[in-house]
Amino acid sequence: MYSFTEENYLKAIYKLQEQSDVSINTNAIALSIQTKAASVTDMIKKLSDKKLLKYEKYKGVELTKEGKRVALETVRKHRLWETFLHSKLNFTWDAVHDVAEQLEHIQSAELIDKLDEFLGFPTHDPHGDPIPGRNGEIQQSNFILLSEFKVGEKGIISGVVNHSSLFLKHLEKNQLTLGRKIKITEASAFDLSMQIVLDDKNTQQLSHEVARNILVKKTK
Amino acid sequence: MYSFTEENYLKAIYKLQEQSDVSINTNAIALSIQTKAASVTDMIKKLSDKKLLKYEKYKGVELTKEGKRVALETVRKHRLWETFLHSKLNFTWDAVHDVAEQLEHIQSAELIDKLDEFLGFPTHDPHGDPIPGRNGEIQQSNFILLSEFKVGEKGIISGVVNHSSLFLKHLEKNQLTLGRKIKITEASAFDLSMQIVLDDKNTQQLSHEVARNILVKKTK
DNA sequence: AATAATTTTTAGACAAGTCTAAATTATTTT
DNA sequence: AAAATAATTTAGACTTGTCTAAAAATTATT
Ligand SMILES: [Mn+2]
Ligand SMILES: [Mn+2]
Ligand SMILES: [Mn+2]
Ligand SMILES: [Mn+2]
Repeated sequence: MYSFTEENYLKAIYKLQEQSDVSINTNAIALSIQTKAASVTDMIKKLSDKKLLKYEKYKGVELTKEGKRVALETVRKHRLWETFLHSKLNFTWDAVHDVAEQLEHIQSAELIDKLDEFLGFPTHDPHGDPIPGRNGEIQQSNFILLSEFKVGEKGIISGVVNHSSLFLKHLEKNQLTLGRKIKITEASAFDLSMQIVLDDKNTQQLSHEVARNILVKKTK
Repeated sequence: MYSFTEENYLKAIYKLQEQSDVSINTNAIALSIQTKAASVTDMIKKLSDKKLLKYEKYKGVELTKEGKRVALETVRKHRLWETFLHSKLNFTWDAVHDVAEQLEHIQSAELIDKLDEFLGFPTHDPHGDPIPGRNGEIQQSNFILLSEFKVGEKGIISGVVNHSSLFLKHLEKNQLTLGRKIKITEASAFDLSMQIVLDDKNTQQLSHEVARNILVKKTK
């Protein structure tokens, strides 16, 4: 249907749009997709011709309904594959993304439906990101940044903001993985670091930099 | 490493070489890969420059060691994916090939090793074809054409010669699937058709056309 | 409002892969 | 051995996607 490259552009634009909500400019796309602004302009024209986005010279772009549909489908495929790699093939959560970047472009509706079923219709990927449904429905999760938590509050680690391999490996090493129960025991007004207890036993000190990249589902 | 297209050419040449053993000519490749002879000549030159095959103008091609290595790796990936699709995702055996044609080009050694392990190191794909090992070792199977069997002989259905969807669906419908026990009860000298018994109960009449496309492992 | 700085687009080129039509080379037939 | 036929290669063009350098438009600064 749509090419490897087209899917990547649409996905990148979708993610930028998700964050900022205004129309997306050329440089932002170039940065996110690791290419040059001139290449982006070229591709944008083609996608506009195909009615996948609305483009006005010098004004940036906005996805059409169909463009958004393709983007969401690609995100769905990406996250389902990440889930497969992690939960079935035992890839670590920092290794799944690169392979999923390739797998997300395999063209087969049957494959994705069957993979979804095989995985038990997961709702979130190994990083806690929601997996869009067949029709692009994406369930809004009420996760809160750990850095927003107050002393005494509790929750379950449910996602990450930073997806870099370096950060994910750091979390893994400190057992700060999805599903872990976490409770804030101290918070420093000076450097915004926190003391936490994991699963009611393991006490740790977290820097603000770490805390502001962890998403937690609040519990009582 | 090597592109989608390069892998496809190498795989196609490998399969032709496997069958005929002489050097492979342009038209045969064009036919097998569904392209034009002129395109084949272009690509052959590139593969020759990269030392993946030996090419003499007007004389055909032969894979080098490295060319064969890449071909076998691609075959390995293809057959492992087919096995995954069939045994884990419940694809029918006539539907796996097309999707595997895409999946075989995913670049990740870790992925293939882990998939292999996840599948329990299978030795044969859903069509009975052997799966090359990590180092390209391919185990020679001693399957015999059903059409060669004599009355009274027994065996286990273990593979197919014809891989077309039409043929595979026909076999499926008649329960002539891999692993089934089969015994020849009659053979017609006139049209070479056979009467067989499946799993000691189901009696069927098979045309020569069907029998000569089924591979059976002989048992006593 | 004019100038400077930044962003975006255009112009022109390149790589991979494919194609048609024409030219070569090899093989078969006479 | 020449002529006819078949196979293969070359020439030149096209598509997708990318890039650099230069031009044009927009935004920020004075
Ligand atoms: Mn990812
Ligand atoms: Mn993810
Ligand atoms: Mn196949
Ligand atoms: Mn197969």
